[in-house]
Amino acid sequence: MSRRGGGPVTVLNVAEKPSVAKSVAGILSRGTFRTREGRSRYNKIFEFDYAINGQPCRMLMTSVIGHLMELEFADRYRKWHSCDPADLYQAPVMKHVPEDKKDIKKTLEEEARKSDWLVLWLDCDREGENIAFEVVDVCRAVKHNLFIRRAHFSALIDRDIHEAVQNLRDPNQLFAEAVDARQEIDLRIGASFTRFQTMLLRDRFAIDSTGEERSRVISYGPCQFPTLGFIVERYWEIQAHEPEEFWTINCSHQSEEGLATFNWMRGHLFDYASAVILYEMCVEEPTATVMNVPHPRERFKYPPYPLNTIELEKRASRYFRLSSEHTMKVAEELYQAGFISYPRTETDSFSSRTDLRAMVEEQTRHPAWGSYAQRLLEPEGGLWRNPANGGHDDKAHPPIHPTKFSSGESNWSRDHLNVYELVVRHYLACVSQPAVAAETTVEIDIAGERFSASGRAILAKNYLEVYRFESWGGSVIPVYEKGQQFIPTTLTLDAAVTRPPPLLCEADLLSCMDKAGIGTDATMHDHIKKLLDRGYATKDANTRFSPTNLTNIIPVASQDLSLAIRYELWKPNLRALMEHDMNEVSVGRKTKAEVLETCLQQMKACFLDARVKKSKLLEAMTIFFERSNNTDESESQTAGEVVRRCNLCNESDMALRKNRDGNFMVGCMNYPQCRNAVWLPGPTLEASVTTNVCQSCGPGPVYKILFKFRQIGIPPGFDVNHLGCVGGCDDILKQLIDICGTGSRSQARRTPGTAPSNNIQGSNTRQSNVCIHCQQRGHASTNCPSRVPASQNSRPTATNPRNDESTVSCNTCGSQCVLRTANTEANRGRQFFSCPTQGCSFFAWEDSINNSSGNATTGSNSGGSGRRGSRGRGRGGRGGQSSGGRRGSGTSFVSATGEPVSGIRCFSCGDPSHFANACPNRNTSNGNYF
DNA sequence: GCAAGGTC
Repeated sequence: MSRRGGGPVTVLNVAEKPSVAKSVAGILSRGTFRTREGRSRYNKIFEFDYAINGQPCRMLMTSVIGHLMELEFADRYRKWHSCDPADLYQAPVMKHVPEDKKDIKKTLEEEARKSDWLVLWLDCDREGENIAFEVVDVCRAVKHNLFIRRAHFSALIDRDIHEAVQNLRDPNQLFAEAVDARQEIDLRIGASFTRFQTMLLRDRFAIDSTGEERSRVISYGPCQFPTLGFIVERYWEIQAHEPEEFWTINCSHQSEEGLATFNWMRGHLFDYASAVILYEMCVEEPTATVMNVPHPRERFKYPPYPLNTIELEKRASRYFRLSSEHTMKVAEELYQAGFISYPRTETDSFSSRTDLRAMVEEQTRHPAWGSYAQRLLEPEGGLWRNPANGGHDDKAHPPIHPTKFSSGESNWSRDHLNVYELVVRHYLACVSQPAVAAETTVEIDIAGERFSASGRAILAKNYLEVYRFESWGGSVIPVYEKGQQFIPTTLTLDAAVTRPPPLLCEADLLSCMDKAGIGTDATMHDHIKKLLDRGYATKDANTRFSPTNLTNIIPVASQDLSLAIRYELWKPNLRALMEHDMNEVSVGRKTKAEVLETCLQQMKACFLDARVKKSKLLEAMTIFFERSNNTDESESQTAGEVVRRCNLCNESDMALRKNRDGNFMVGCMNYPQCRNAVWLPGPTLEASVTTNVCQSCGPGPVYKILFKFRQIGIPPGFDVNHLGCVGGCDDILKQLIDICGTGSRSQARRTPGTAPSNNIQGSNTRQSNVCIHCQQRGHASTNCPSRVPASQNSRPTATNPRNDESTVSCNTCGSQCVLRTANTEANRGRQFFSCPTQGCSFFAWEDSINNSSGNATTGSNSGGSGRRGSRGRGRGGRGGQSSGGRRGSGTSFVSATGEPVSGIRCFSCGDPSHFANACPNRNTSNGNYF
């Protein structure tokens, strides 16, 4: 650094925010700076003397407030009707200083004029680098020969700041250009889509330009839309959920020492037949034998990592039901008043140079947590533990922590008290020992089935004493000894149904955004708020988000539009791709111009395609407006064209319909009482019912449907026009459904290629709900009037014929499957293999092995004598088919003598090509096989 | 009037 003349040089220092300017000035001047006002009332100017590399300097330190400039279209393109929105992909853009930042600009200009050097103290991230160049532009415009340097610091502490000022470098142009690219892309695609969608809506629906609708903007943004996408996807998942029954065996034992509740180590089974067989064997031989009583094991529950912004928002939402936006507002006020540290930080680890104990010392006066803080500081207490490192560091700010003691200020609201308490208790928890417990797990065996019960004794609460937001329950179970036997107090076979996941709560949404890189810690809450403000989503009292009707149409429309051209505007990939490109620019692998050109070209193509297909969007909007204007919010389905009499309820007709996603189905008009439906091939573009009656299907007339398929969606060899029948006779429809799938959401979730069916009606219904006992609909299997509850069955008189000598090994988990004998009324004496491994639900009838007739697993209850077929669930069963057909190459079982065993087929659906654990019908949402 | 990113 060269000396300019003989005397001291004047150095203008600029920080990203007033607080940093003050801190840096304080550190460099050792607290001796003078303060004077600037043009902006928030941005003071601090003056002091300092020597940089031996050069005496008269230091002027001031600040901006984040970005000084905004990107905007040239005047001619600024009005909404001034141009075609497609022009916004080439329209000139420029940076300008908005009105509310003009006074800061003036300060910079005035101070730059009298300075020789400009030292940039912006935050050390890409945005900071970009702001640095905004400052440079303003200052250079009035003083072209300024000597410009950049200070790099990672924390506002003496050593870092002094080191930074003695090791000044050049600002990083590439970092700034990466942000320029991001800004330009965001502006162009956001403005073009928003103007297009909003104006389309206005023109088509003639919205009153003076009413409330005038302010309605149907915006699109690369952060707000993916955020909305998370909400909509979860909503769809819930809508598509079809409850499925499952069964579990529960056992309890009450003794003088207390109650132990044992859990079935298989978890639960989705197949009633196997559950009831295993249950009845337990009832038959109910003596429980204690197999294993390991010594109590020490368990720890660790305190959370130091608090960063996203965690603060998530926890305040969970603990106090505060919105992330309100949490940040309150945190900002606490920060401004000096009670907590800077609230916008990614960092979740403390620097080794932080004086952690001083912060605890401050809190010892507090009436609620003061005594805990005091104990933390006592070395003999052993409560102290250095905080864990969460692995994130934004190099600019420490984790959020208390900076000033307060037992509550008079102007604080309940929310201020809560957020401050959370910050303090979280900090105290971070520097505390984990909670400790002793856990014991007892394992018992009843008739070959394993059950376990756990007890937990809390040995030391440690951090949980102060962190009242978390708990760790203790439970006591009686003491058991290995080999001890007892008769359970209760032994029940209980049914339950799968439930859909809950709507996303605010903490879930923040996690989704964080994981997908949508927004930054400082902006996530803004995106969420925008969705609520724009009427795309609503939030209930439990902070759970639902899409509004308006929301439902936009992503759907966008999805339909974008699928055709492979851009999914509402999915998070777009942001991830942009983020990747920004990284490429910031390391110099791509130029800003290159990234802009490629990205904008693609986005413009997407936009033009969307415009061509605007009928799709209008159609979706029509549905929305019709719904909005309809006071009856129920899903009253408009009558469609009748195809046939419903062959399930026999009470209503089935009509051709198009759902809100644009997919076709033939559904019972008695919905939701009757859920019979046939989903039509996914690529169906148009469908209409003809007067042509199918000659082979019935009962009653089944009218044929005239289909028009999307050429691009069907395989070669199929015609786009097809006169088809949904009664079950139409092989072309079956093949198209097999290959292309249907528009059913639940079907769409399946693994591609795993939903074959030979019967369009059979596997394509909304929810079969067929009772597995009597094969009738209308009641659950557990309430079948033809059944005597399993526990009330008369006890079989036969002794247990289990034969543990004969085994096969399961190639799924490698365990020896035990050959056992059923005691149930329907299957008495019949042998089966079951895998004893927890989590492996393998089950196979012995007579299905080496038995190519295959009728053992297909529900042939008409046999009547001896070993009857199992009560298969009938889902895609392949009764009577030879097992020698399709067979997976990995399906090898060996008998106890090492001989290969053939003929095993899936217990769930009877297909010999796979085992039950690979059955396409299995429910994977809860990690279980069936 | 539109985006997302800073921050008082």
